[in-house]
Amino acid sequence: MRIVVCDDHRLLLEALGMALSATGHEVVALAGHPEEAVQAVAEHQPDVCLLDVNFPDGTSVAAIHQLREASPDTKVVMLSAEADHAVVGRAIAEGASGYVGKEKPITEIVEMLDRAVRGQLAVEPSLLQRALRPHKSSEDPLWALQFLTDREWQVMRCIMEGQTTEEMAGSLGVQRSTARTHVQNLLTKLGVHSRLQAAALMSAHGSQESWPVHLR
Amino acid sequence: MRIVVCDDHRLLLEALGMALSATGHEVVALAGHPEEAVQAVAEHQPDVCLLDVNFPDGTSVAAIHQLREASPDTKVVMLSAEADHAVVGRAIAEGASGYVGKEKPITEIVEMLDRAVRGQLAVEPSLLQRALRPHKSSEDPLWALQFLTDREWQVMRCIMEGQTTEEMAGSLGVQRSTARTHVQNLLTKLGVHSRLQAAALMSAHGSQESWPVHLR
DNA sequence: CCAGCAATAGTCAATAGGGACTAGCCGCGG
DNA sequence: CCGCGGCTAGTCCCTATTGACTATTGCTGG
Repeated sequence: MRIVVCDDHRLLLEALGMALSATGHEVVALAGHPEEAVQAVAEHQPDVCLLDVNFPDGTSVAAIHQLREASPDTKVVMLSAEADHAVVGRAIAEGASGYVGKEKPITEIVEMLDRAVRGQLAVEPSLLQRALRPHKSSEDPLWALQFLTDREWQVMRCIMEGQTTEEMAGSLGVQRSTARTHVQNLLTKLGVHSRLQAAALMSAHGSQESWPVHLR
Repeated sequence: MRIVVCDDHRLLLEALGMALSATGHEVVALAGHPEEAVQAVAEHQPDVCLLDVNFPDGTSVAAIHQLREASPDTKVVMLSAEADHAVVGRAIAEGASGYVGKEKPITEIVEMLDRAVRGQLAVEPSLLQRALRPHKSSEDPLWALQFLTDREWQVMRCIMEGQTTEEMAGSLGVQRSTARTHVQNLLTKLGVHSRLQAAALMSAHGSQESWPVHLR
């Protein structure tokens, strides 16, 4: 297997390189950032790219697209510190072939990479199950996040910063009544009854991955 | 150097073991949990213990104490994914000898371990500076967190969950007016003007480490 | 070109939240 | 035994927030 590895922790990156080489695979490039990974994948057309999901701003999920564009035959396997089923679903939806936790021994990671290269979905069954469940019950408040408009995401940011309606109006450059309307729509879409609950929702379940890529 | 390494990501743990061995040091034990680390340190009395700060509930910081009890001559170096100066300060205060980021190359990590063993403080100067600054300026809103009472921390939890005054009164088993008073005192102590700001403060700066140990 | 949606702005009524107080009760240290 | 601090509870007054609306503008896909 020819592999490109991408992780922002250099230590882990080097370690993965060593460990994968030790199992008889060819690590063709190490990338410290998704952009580097895209370049490396475009250049080397590897069998698989192991990509850390832990980049800020949801960059990682966005990178999947670019990687698949750069080399359609390269499978993308996400590497994550936590088993976050919301992210799993999103990653798979975006075109990733697998998702493996950092807490797994190296042997299992290799096995997952192997499965991905063979065209199988490399996700733990239990995790996959949880990732698919919410799609059926559209009652999940997080599902609603998808339907927020750009403006509403900006409003969400203001809410998370604890701004009042006035401050929000100021930073968005609109009348307070407009800010109010956006807040109102936001609350309605999320199915909550106060900005505090919206903030709680985001800080509890909303990892960086929940945020749209183009809005920081 | 005789080393014990502790991290909950087995991958990183194994990788660290390999990398440190490759640099000519003796890794006497790998631990997946602070408890294991304490045991291993007690048994092997190593020169240094490399400990991930990323354990939930502030377990890591608490573990420093136990490690130093188990083997007073063993230096403890924290390993972290983020450069969080609040945690640095806390870790050093609890008896750690160093703090190094996972994004550093392995060579630098080894160097830091070496410094720690030689009795020096192994922290990046820039990080150390930021870690020490807040102690002087008591204007830091986070400083105020220290002075919250247990009840107020419970109230804080309710706020973070987006509860209204009524709900809060219900879950605390008191009158709404009492809950109100607690909220009021909380806001005053933190120097903010709304619960939303209090929540923002916590979710922005308040890592798990900010939370008192005995309250989860 | 029209329908639909996002963004803008506004109104009215009702409720929740915040500021500034007072006050009783209880345990703990001096 | 007294005072202090924390937990409890309450009041008055004002502002902020919310719910439920309507309405205009501008862009976009069919």
